[in-house]
Amino acid sequence: MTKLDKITRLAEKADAKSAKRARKKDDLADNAIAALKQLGYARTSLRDIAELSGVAVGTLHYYFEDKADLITYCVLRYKSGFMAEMQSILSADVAPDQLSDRFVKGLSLSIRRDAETHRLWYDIRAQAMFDPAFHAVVAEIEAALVDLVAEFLNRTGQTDIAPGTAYMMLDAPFRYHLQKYLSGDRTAPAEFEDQIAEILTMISTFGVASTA
Amino acid sequence: MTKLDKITRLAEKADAKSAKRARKKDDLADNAIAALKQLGYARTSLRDIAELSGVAVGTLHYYFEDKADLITYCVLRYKSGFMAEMQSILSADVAPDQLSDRFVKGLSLSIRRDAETHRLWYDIRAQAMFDPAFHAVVAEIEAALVDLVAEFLNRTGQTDIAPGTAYMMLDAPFRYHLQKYLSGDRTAPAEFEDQIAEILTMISTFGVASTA
DNA sequence: GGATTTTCTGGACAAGTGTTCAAAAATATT
DNA sequence: AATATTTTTGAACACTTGTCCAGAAAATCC
Repeated sequence: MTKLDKITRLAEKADAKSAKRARKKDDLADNAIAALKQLGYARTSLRDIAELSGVAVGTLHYYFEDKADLITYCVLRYKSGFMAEMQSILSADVAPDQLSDRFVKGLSLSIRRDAETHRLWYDIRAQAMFDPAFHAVVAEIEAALVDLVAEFLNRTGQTDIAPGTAYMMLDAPFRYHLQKYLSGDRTAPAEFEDQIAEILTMISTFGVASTA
Repeated sequence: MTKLDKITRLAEKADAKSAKRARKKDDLADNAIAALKQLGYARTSLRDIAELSGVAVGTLHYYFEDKADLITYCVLRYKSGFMAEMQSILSADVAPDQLSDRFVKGLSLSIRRDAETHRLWYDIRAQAMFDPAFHAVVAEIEAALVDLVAEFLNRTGQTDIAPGTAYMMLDAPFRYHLQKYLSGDRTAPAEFEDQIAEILTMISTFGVASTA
C-alpha cells in the first residue's frame, strides 16, 4: 500500500465519520422540530427535545453548540422540506389555469395538514424581530418564498406584479386563515381559497389594465 | 342625612376607590408595555417589569391575577392607544385622494416612530397561535383593525373590495417592512410607501374593472 | 389620634432554565 | 483481546421564573 493510498483511506474514514455525525444531527433536529411544532420556540426546552428524542440533555450539546445553534439548524432544515414540497407542485406539467388552481388547493391543504409547522415558522419570524441571531435565516427563507411566488407568476404568465408584492398578498391570507384554523374554525381553509381567488382575480385584472 | 344619601355617598366612595385602583393599574401597565416593547413577550419577566415600574414584584400580583392577566391587559391598552391615533388620521376633513396619501404617510411614519410597539403586537399575535389565552384579545384587535380599514375604504370611496382582504394587503407589507426596518434597513419606510401605492392602485383598478 | 383597611414590600419557595463535565458505555482500531 | 477513541449519560451548577404571603407602611375612617 502506497503512502497515497493511506491518505485516501484516512480521508474516506473521516468522511464516513462526519457523514454519520451529520445523519445523527439531522435525526436529532427532526425530533427537535417535532417538539417545537407542538410547543413553539419560547416554550420548548432542551429537556423537552431530549426527552422526545430519547437521549440525554448532554447529547444535544454534543451535537449543537448551544440552543440558538440547534434552533437555527432546525429552521433551515424545516425550510428545505417545505420548499421542496412547494416546488414539486409548481413543476408539475399542467396548463397555467390548472396550475393556479392546484397551487391554491395545495396551500389550502397545507393549512389543514401542516398547520403546526407553519405556526412554528410564523413564531420564529416574529422572534427574529427581537433576536438578531435569527435575522439571517428568516431573510433566507423569506427570499426563497419570494422566489417560489416568482416562479408561480412566471408559470401563470403574470408579469405585471412585483414578486415581493405578490408574496405578501398570498402570505397574509395564509397566515390569517392558519390562525383562524388553529383557533378551531374548520371553515378557514375554504374561506382562504375564496379570498385567494379574489386576490388572484385582482392581480390579473391589474395586469390586463396596466398593459392595455 | 337620609338613608339614600348614605348609600349614594358609599357608592361614590367605592367609585373613587376603584377609579384610583384603575389609574394605578394603567400606570403599571404602561411601564409593563415599555418593558415588553424592548424585550418581547417571552423574554420579559415580572421582575423586569417591576424594576422598570419601581415597585416590588408582589405589587404586580396585587393588581393583576397572574402574568397572562397582566399581558392581556397591556395588549388591550396598547390597542386603544394605537386605534385612537389611526382614527384621528382618518377623521380629518380632507379630500379622498389627500386622505389616502395621509393614511399611507401615517403608516410609514408609524414604522419609524413606533417600530417597537408594532413589533410587540406581531409577537403577541404569533404567541396567540400557541396560547389560547390570547385568542380573544388578538381577534378583538384584529377586528378593530379591519373596521379601521373599512372606514378608510368608505372615506376613499372604494367599495368593491372586502375590508378583510384590504386589511391583509396593508398589513402584510407593513409587517414586512417593519421587519426590514428593525433589522437595520433605513430605506424600508420609503419602500413601504411605494409598495402600498402599487397595491392601492391595484385595488382601485380592480374596483373600476369590476363595476364597469 | 387611635383603629381599620388598603397598599406595598421583599424574602422564601418550588419548579424550570441552559450549560458543564467526570465517568460510563459503546464503538473502532490495532 | 487489549487499547484507544467516540459517543452518551445524568448529576450538579448557577441562575431565572411565576407565585405566595407574613408583616411593614401608608392611607382612610370615625
